[in-house]
Amino acid sequence: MHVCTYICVVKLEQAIQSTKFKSEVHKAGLNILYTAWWLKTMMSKELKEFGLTHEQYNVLRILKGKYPDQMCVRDIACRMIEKSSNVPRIIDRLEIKKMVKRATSELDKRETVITLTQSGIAILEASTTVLNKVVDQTMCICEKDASELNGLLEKVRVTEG
Amino acid sequence: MHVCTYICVVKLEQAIQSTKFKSEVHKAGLNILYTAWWLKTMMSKELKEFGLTHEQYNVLRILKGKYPDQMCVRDIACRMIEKSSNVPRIIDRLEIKKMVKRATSELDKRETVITLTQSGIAILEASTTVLNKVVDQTMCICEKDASELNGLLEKVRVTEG
DNA sequence: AATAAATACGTGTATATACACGTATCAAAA
DNA sequence: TTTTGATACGTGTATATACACGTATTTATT
Repeated sequence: MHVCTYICVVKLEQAIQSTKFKSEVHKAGLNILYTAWWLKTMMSKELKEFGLTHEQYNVLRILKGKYPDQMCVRDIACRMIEKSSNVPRIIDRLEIKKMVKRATSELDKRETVITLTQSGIAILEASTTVLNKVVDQTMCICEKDASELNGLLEKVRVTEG
Repeated sequence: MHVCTYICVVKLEQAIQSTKFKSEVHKAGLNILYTAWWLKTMMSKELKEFGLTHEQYNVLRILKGKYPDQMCVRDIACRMIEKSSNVPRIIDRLEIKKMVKRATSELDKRETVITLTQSGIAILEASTTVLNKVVDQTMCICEKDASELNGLLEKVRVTEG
Protein backbone atom coordinates (compact mmCIF):
# COMPACT_ATOMS: atom_id res chain seq x y z
CA MET A 1 0.00 0.00 0.00
CA HIS A 2 1.27 3.42 -0.88
CA VAL A 3 0.37 6.08 1.62
CA CYS A 4 2.17 9.38 1.31
CA THR A 5 0.78 11.98 3.67
CA TYR A 6 3.01 14.84 4.65
CA ILE A 7 0.71 17.53 5.94
CA CYS A 8 0.28 16.18 9.46
CA VAL A 9 3.43 14.08 9.52
CA VAL A 10 5.54 15.47 12.29
CA LYS A 11 8.18 12.87 12.96
CA LEU A 12 11.08 12.95 10.52
CA GLU A 13 11.16 9.14 10.51
CA GLN A 14 7.63 9.05 9.13
CA ALA A 15 8.17 11.92 6.73
CA ILE A 16 11.10 10.40 4.90
CA GLN A 17 10.40 6.78 5.92
CA SER A 18 13.82 6.23 7.32
CA THR A 19 14.66 5.07 10.81
CA LYS A 20 18.40 4.74 10.93
CA PHE A 21 20.56 7.84 11.03
CA LYS A 22 24.33 7.97 11.30
CA SER A 23 24.05 10.29 14.32
CA GLU A 24 21.84 12.93 15.86
CA VAL A 25 23.89 15.52 14.00
CA HIS A 26 23.24 13.88 10.62
CA LYS A 27 19.58 13.51 11.52
CA ALA A 28 19.51 17.22 12.37
CA GLY A 29 20.80 18.00 8.88
CA LEU A 30 17.93 16.12 7.28
CA ASN A 31 15.50 17.59 9.80
CA ILE A 32 16.54 21.14 8.90
CA LEU A 33 16.18 20.43 5.15
CA TYR A 34 12.79 18.79 5.61
CA THR A 35 11.45 21.49 7.92
CA ALA A 36 12.54 24.18 5.48
CA TRP A 37 10.70 22.41 2.67
CA TRP A 38 7.64 22.09 4.89
CA LEU A 39 7.72 25.80 5.79
CA LYS A 40 8.29 26.91 2.20
CA THR A 41 5.42 24.76 0.91
CA MET A 42 3.06 26.14 3.52
CA MET A 43 4.00 29.74 2.79
CA SER A 44 3.99 29.33 -0.98
CA LYS A 45 0.44 28.04 -0.80
CA GLU A 46 -0.68 31.32 0.77
CA LEU A 47 1.43 33.50 -1.51
CA LYS A 48 -0.06 31.85 -4.55
CA GLU A 49 -3.35 33.56 -3.74
CA PHE A 50 -1.55 36.84 -4.37
CA GLY A 51 0.19 35.60 -7.52
CA LEU A 52 3.55 35.68 -5.76
CA THR A 53 6.31 33.12 -5.40
CA HIS A 54 8.33 32.81 -2.23
CA GLU A 55 11.35 34.47 -3.85
CA GLN A 56 9.34 37.34 -5.34
CA TYR A 57 7.90 37.95 -1.86
CA ASN A 58 11.40 37.96 -0.40
CA VAL A 59 12.47 40.66 -2.88
CA LEU A 60 9.41 42.79 -2.11
CA ARG A 61 10.05 42.48 1.66
CA ILE A 62 13.63 43.62 1.20
CA LEU A 63 12.55 46.64 -0.87
CA LYS A 64 9.95 47.49 1.78
CA GLY A 65 12.69 47.57 4.42
CA LYS A 66 14.35 50.55 2.70
CA TYR A 67 11.21 52.19 1.35
CA PRO A 68 10.85 54.94 0.15
CA ASP A 69 14.53 54.62 -0.74
CA GLN A 70 15.50 52.72 -3.86
CA MET A 71 17.82 49.75 -3.85
CA CYS A 72 20.24 48.39 -6.42
CA VAL A 73 20.14 44.75 -7.49
CA ARG A 74 23.29 43.84 -5.59
CA ASP A 75 21.95 45.21 -2.31
CA ILE A 76 18.82 43.13 -2.74
CA ALA A 77 20.82 39.99 -3.57
CA CYS A 78 22.88 40.42 -0.38
CA ARG A 79 19.76 40.31 1.73
CA MET A 80 18.10 37.32 0.10
CA ILE A 81 17.62 34.24 2.27
CA GLU A 82 18.87 32.07 -0.60
CA LYS A 83 22.01 33.88 -1.73
CA SER A 84 22.18 32.05 -5.04
CA SER A 85 18.90 33.57 -6.19
CA ASN A 86 19.01 35.19 -9.61
CA VAL A 87 17.69 38.58 -8.56
CA PRO A 88 17.63 40.28 -12.00
CA ARG A 89 15.30 37.55 -13.24
CA ILE A 90 13.05 37.70 -10.19
CA ILE A 91 12.80 41.45 -10.75
CA ASP A 92 11.82 40.77 -14.38
CA ARG A 93 8.63 39.03 -13.20
CA LEU A 94 7.86 41.71 -10.62
CA GLU A 95 8.31 44.40 -13.26
CA ILE A 96 5.89 42.64 -15.62
CA LYS A 97 3.34 42.59 -12.79
CA LYS A 98 4.00 46.33 -12.22
CA MET A 99 5.04 45.77 -8.61
CA VAL A 100 8.46 47.38 -9.06
CA LYS A 101 10.13 49.82 -11.42
CA ARG A 102 13.63 49.68 -12.85
CA ALA A 103 15.90 52.64 -13.60
CA THR A 104 19.59 53.20 -14.23
CA SER A 105 21.37 54.89 -11.34
CA GLU A 106 22.61 58.41 -11.96
CA LEU A 107 25.55 58.04 -9.61
CA ASP A 108 26.78 54.74 -11.02
CA LYS A 109 25.47 53.85 -14.43
CA ARG A 110 26.28 50.16 -13.90
CA GLU A 111 23.67 50.00 -11.18
CA THR A 112 19.99 49.40 -11.75
CA VAL A 113 17.88 50.93 -9.03
CA ILE A 114 14.61 49.29 -8.12
CA THR A 115 11.56 51.06 -6.72
CA LEU A 116 8.42 49.59 -5.17
CA THR A 117 5.22 50.78 -6.83
CA GLN A 118 2.05 51.63 -4.90
CA SER A 119 0.50 48.45 -6.21
CA GLY A 120 3.55 46.51 -5.07
CA ILE A 121 3.21 47.93 -1.55
CA ALA A 122 -0.49 47.13 -1.40
CA ILE A 123 -0.01 43.50 -2.46
CA LEU A 124 2.96 43.09 -0.14
CA GLU A 125 1.04 44.41 2.87
CA ALA A 126 -2.02 42.27 2.18
CA SER A 127 0.05 39.14 1.70
CA THR A 128 2.17 39.85 4.77
CA THR A 129 -0.95 40.12 6.94
CA VAL A 130 -2.18 36.73 5.75
CA LEU A 131 1.25 35.15 5.97
CA ASN A 132 1.88 36.37 9.52
CA LYS A 133 -1.44 34.93 10.61
CA VAL A 134 -0.68 31.58 8.97
CA VAL A 135 2.82 31.42 10.43
CA ASP A 136 1.42 32.11 13.91
CA GLN A 137 -1.15 29.36 13.48
CA THR A 138 1.24 26.84 11.95
CA MET A 139 4.50 27.30 13.81
CA CYS A 140 3.23 26.39 17.23
CA ILE A 141 6.17 26.91 19.50
CA CYS A 142 6.51 29.38 22.33
CA GLU A 143 8.92 32.30 22.20
CA LYS A 144 11.26 30.56 24.64
CA ASP A 145 11.55 27.46 22.44
CA ALA A 146 11.92 29.61 19.33
CA SER A 147 14.72 31.52 20.96
CA GLU A 148 16.47 28.28 21.89
CA LEU A 149 15.99 27.01 18.34
CA ASN A 150 17.57 30.18 16.97
CA GLY A 151 20.56 29.65 19.22
CA LEU A 152 21.02 26.07 18.12
CA LEU A 153 20.71 26.91 14.41
CA GLU A 154 23.42 29.52 14.77
CA LYS A 155 25.54 26.99 16.64
CA VAL A 156 25.10 24.63 13.67
CA ARG A 157 26.47 27.23 11.28
CA VAL A 158 29.70 27.78 13.20
CA THR A 159 32.36 25.83 11.36
CA GLU A 160 35.77 24.98 12.72
CA GLY A 161 38.98 25.98 10.99
CA MET B 1 30.43 49.68 0.13
CA HIS B 2 29.04 46.36 -0.89
CA VAL B 3 30.29 43.46 1.16
CA CYS B 4 28.43 40.20 0.75
CA THR B 5 30.16 37.37 2.58
CA TYR B 6 28.11 34.38 3.56
CA ILE B 7 30.55 31.58 4.13
CA CYS B 8 31.58 32.55 7.65
CA VAL B 9 28.51 34.58 8.47
CA VAL B 10 26.90 32.86 11.39
CA LYS B 11 24.44 35.36 12.78
CA LEU B 12 21.16 35.52 10.89
CA GLU B 13 21.12 39.30 11.31
CA GLN B 14 24.36 39.58 9.36
CA ALA B 15 23.42 36.97 6.80
CA ILE B 16 20.23 38.64 5.66
CA GLN B 17 21.11 42.14 6.92
CA SER B 18 17.97 42.49 8.91
CA THR B 19 17.76 43.30 12.60
CA LYS B 20 14.10 43.58 13.38
CA PHE B 21 11.95 40.45 13.53
CA LYS B 22 8.27 40.26 14.42
CA SER B 23 9.03 37.65 17.07
CA GLU B 24 11.47 34.88 17.92
CA VAL B 25 9.09 32.48 16.18
CA HIS B 26 9.18 34.48 12.92
CA LYS B 27 12.94 34.78 13.24
CA ALA B 28 13.12 31.00 13.66
CA GLY B 29 11.24 30.58 10.38
CA LEU B 30 13.82 32.65 8.53
CA ASN B 31 16.63 30.95 10.41
CA ILE B 32 15.43 27.49 9.34
CA LEU B 33 15.16 28.60 5.69
CA TYR B 34 18.59 30.21 5.74
CA THR B 35 20.28 27.29 7.48
CA ALA B 36 18.75 24.86 4.98
CA TRP B 37 20.12 26.94 2.11
CA TRP B 38 23.52 27.06 3.81
CA LEU B 39 23.56 23.27 4.29
CA LYS B 40 22.38 22.55 0.76
CA THR B 41 25.01 24.84 -0.75
CA MET B 42 27.77 23.21 1.26
CA MET B 43 26.69 19.71 0.32
CA SER B 44 26.06 20.52 -3.34
CA LYS B 45 29.60 21.82 -3.62
CA GLU B 46 30.94 18.40 -2.62
CA LEU B 47 28.45 16.45 -4.73
CA LYS B 48 29.43 18.43 -7.80
CA GLU B 49 32.79 16.67 -7.74
CA PHE B 50 30.88 13.45 -8.41
CA GLY B 51 28.64 15.01 -11.06
CA LEU B 52 25.64 14.71 -8.77
CA THR B 53 23.00 17.18 -7.69
CA HIS B 54 21.55 17.16 -4.19
CA GLU B 55 18.30 15.64 -5.46
CA GLN B 56 19.99 12.96 -7.57
CA TYR B 57 21.99 12.01 -4.48
CA ASN B 58 18.79 11.79 -2.44
CA VAL B 59 17.29 9.36 -4.97
CA LEU B 60 20.42 7.20 -4.98
CA ARG B 61 20.43 7.09 -1.16
CA ILE B 62 16.81 5.97 -1.12
CA LEU B 63 17.50 3.21 -3.65
CA LYS B 64 20.50 2.09 -1.60
CA GLY B 65 18.25 1.73 1.44
CA LYS B 66 16.30 -1.07 -0.28
CA TYR B 67 19.16 -2.54 -2.30
CA PRO B 68 19.28 -5.13 -3.83
CA ASP B 69 15.50 -4.77 -4.05
CA GLN B 70 14.04 -2.55 -6.75
CA MET B 71 11.77 0.40 -6.03
CA CYS B 72 8.98 2.00 -7.99
CA VAL B 73 8.94 5.73 -8.67
CA ARG B 74 6.16 6.40 -6.18
CA ASP B 75 8.02 4.69 -3.33
CA ILE B 76 11.04 6.83 -4.04
CA ALA B 77 8.95 10.01 -4.19
CA CYS B 78 7.46 9.24 -0.76
CA ARG B 79 10.89 9.14 0.80
CA MET B 80 12.27 12.32 -0.76
CA ILE B 81 13.12 15.15 1.60
CA GLU B 82 11.44 17.60 -0.75
CA LYS B 83 8.14 15.89 -1.51
CA SER B 84 7.43 18.05 -4.53
CA SER B 85 10.44 16.72 -6.39
CA ASN B 86 9.73 15.47 -9.89
CA VAL B 87 11.20 12.00 -9.45
CA PRO B 88 10.67 10.68 -13.02
CA ARG B 89 12.77 13.56 -14.34
CA ILE B 90 15.51 13.08 -11.74
CA ILE B 91 15.64 9.42 -12.74
CA ASP B 92 15.99 10.49 -16.38
CA ARG B 93 19.34 12.15 -15.58
CA LEU B 94 20.52 9.20 -13.47
CA GLU B 95 19.60 6.82 -16.28
CA ILE B 96 21.62 8.84 -18.81
CA LYS B 97 24.60 8.60 -16.46
CA LYS B 98 24.02 4.81 -16.18
CA MET B 99 23.61 4.99 -12.41
CA VAL B 100 20.14 3.40 -12.44
CA LYS B 101 18.09 1.19 -14.74
CA ARG B 102 14.40 1.45 -15.54
CA ALA B 103 12.03 -1.46 -16.23
CA THR B 104 8.28 -1.95 -16.28
CA SER B 105 6.99 -3.96 -13.33
CA GLU B 106 5.65 -7.42 -14.17
CA LEU B 107 3.14 -7.34 -11.32
CA ASP B 108 1.73 -3.92 -12.12
CA LYS B 109 2.47 -2.64 -15.58
CA ARG B 110 1.78 0.93 -14.50
CA GLU B 111 4.81 0.84 -12.26
CA THR B 112 8.35 1.54 -13.38
CA VAL B 113 10.87 -0.24 -11.22
CA ILE B 114 14.25 1.31 -10.69
CA THR B 115 17.47 -0.57 -10.01
CA LEU B 116 20.83 0.76 -8.88
CA THR B 117 23.69 -0.19 -11.17
CA GLN B 118 27.14 -1.22 -9.90
CA SER B 119 28.46 2.11 -11.12
CA GLY B 120 25.66 3.86 -9.24
CA ILE B 121 26.58 2.09 -6.02
CA ALA B 122 30.26 2.91 -6.43
CA ILE B 123 29.64 6.61 -6.98
CA LEU B 124 27.10 6.75 -4.16
CA GLU B 125 29.49 5.15 -1.69
CA ALA B 126 32.40 7.36 -2.65
CA SER B 127 30.31 10.52 -2.43
CA THR B 128 28.74 9.45 0.86
CA THR B 129 32.16 8.99 2.42
CA VAL B 130 33.22 12.49 1.41
CA LEU B 131 29.88 14.01 2.37
CA ASN B 132 29.84 12.44 5.83
CA LYS B 133 33.30 13.76 6.49
CA VAL B 134 32.33 17.25 5.38
CA VAL B 135 29.13 17.23 7.42
CA ASP B 136 31.09 16.20 10.52
CA GLN B 137 33.57 19.00 9.93
CA THR B 138 31.00 21.65 9.13
CA MET B 139 28.08 20.97 11.46
CA CYS B 140 29.92 21.50 14.67
CA ILE B 141 27.40 20.72 17.36
CA CYS B 142 27.51 17.97 19.91
CA GLU B 143 25.08 15.06 19.89
CA LYS B 144 23.18 16.51 22.85
CA ASP B 145 22.58 19.83 21.08
CA ALA B 146 21.66 18.02 17.88
CA SER B 147 19.15 15.92 19.75
CA GLU B 148 17.62 19.02 21.30
CA LEU B 149 17.50 20.67 17.87
CA ASN B 150 15.69 17.65 16.45
CA GLY B 151 13.13 17.88 19.23
CA LEU B 152 12.53 21.59 18.60
CA LEU B 153 12.20 21.14 14.82
CA GLU B 154 9.57 18.48 15.35
CA LYS B 155 7.82 20.76 17.81
CA VAL B 156 7.77 23.43 15.08
CA ARG B 157 6.00 21.11 12.69
CA VAL B 158 3.13 20.33 15.07
CA THR B 159 0.21 22.42 13.91
CA GLU B 160 -2.91 23.12 15.88
CA GLY B 161 -6.36 22.22 14.57
C1' DA C 1 46.00 60.00 -19.81
C1' DA C 2 45.96 55.26 -20.99
C1' DT C 3 45.52 50.77 -19.46
C1' DA C 4 44.26 47.14 -16.26
C1' DA C 5 41.35 45.36 -12.75
C1' DA C 6 37.12 45.23 -10.44
C1' DT C 7 32.24 45.73 -10.28
C1' DA C 8 27.09 45.58 -11.63
C1' DC C 9 24.04 43.65 -14.26
C1' DG C 10 21.98 40.95 -17.74
C1' DT C 11 21.76 36.49 -20.24
C1' DG C 12 22.34 31.59 -21.38
C1' DT C 13 22.17 26.64 -19.91
C1' DA C 14 21.24 22.59 -17.13
C1' DT C 15 18.68 21.05 -13.45
C1' DA C 16 15.07 21.36 -10.05
C1' DT C 17 10.50 22.85 -8.01
C1' DA C 18 5.62 23.21 -8.25
C1' DC C 19 1.73 22.00 -10.46
C1' DA C 20 -1.52 20.60 -14.09
C1' DC C 21 -2.81 17.19 -17.29
C1' DG C 22 -2.89 13.01 -20.34
C1' DT C 23 -2.43 8.01 -20.94
C1' DA C 24 -2.10 3.37 -19.61
C1' DT C 25 -3.27 0.12 -16.28
C1' DC C 26 -5.48 -1.84 -12.37
C1' DA C 27 -9.33 -2.36 -8.98
C1' DA C 28 -14.00 -1.99 -7.74
C1' DA C 29 -18.85 -1.58 -8.70
C1' DA C 30 -23.01 -2.06 -11.44
C1' DT D 1 -18.76 -8.01 -18.22
C1' DT D 2 -18.74 -3.41 -18.76
C1' DT D 3 -18.08 0.70 -16.64
C1' DT D 4 -16.27 3.77 -13.30
C1' DG D 5 -12.84 5.39 -10.46
C1' DA D 6 -8.27 5.32 -8.72
C1' DT D 7 -3.42 4.87 -9.45
C1' DA D 8 1.38 5.24 -11.67
C1' DC D 9 3.93 7.48 -14.55
C1' DG D 10 5.39 10.60 -18.00
C1' DT D 11 5.18 15.30 -20.00
C1' DG D 12 4.47 20.31 -20.46
C1' DT D 13 4.94 25.05 -18.51
C1' DA D 14 6.37 28.76 -15.49
C1' DT D 15 9.56 29.94 -12.17
C1' DA D 16 13.68 29.29 -9.50
C1' DT D 17 18.52 27.62 -8.43
C1' DA D 18 23.28 27.33 -9.55
C1' DC D 19 26.76 28.82 -12.24
C1' DA D 20 29.37 30.64 -16.19
C1' DC D 21 30.07 34.37 -19.19
C1' DG D 22 29.68 38.88 -21.74
C1' DT D 23 29.20 43.94 -21.69
C1' DA D 24 29.23 48.39 -19.82
C1' DT D 25 31.00 51.22 -16.41
C1' DT D 26 33.84 52.57 -12.66
C1' DT D 27 38.09 52.49 -9.95
C1' DA D 28 42.89 51.72 -9.52
C1' DT D 29 47.41 51.47 -11.47
C1' DT D 30 51.08 52.64 -14.46
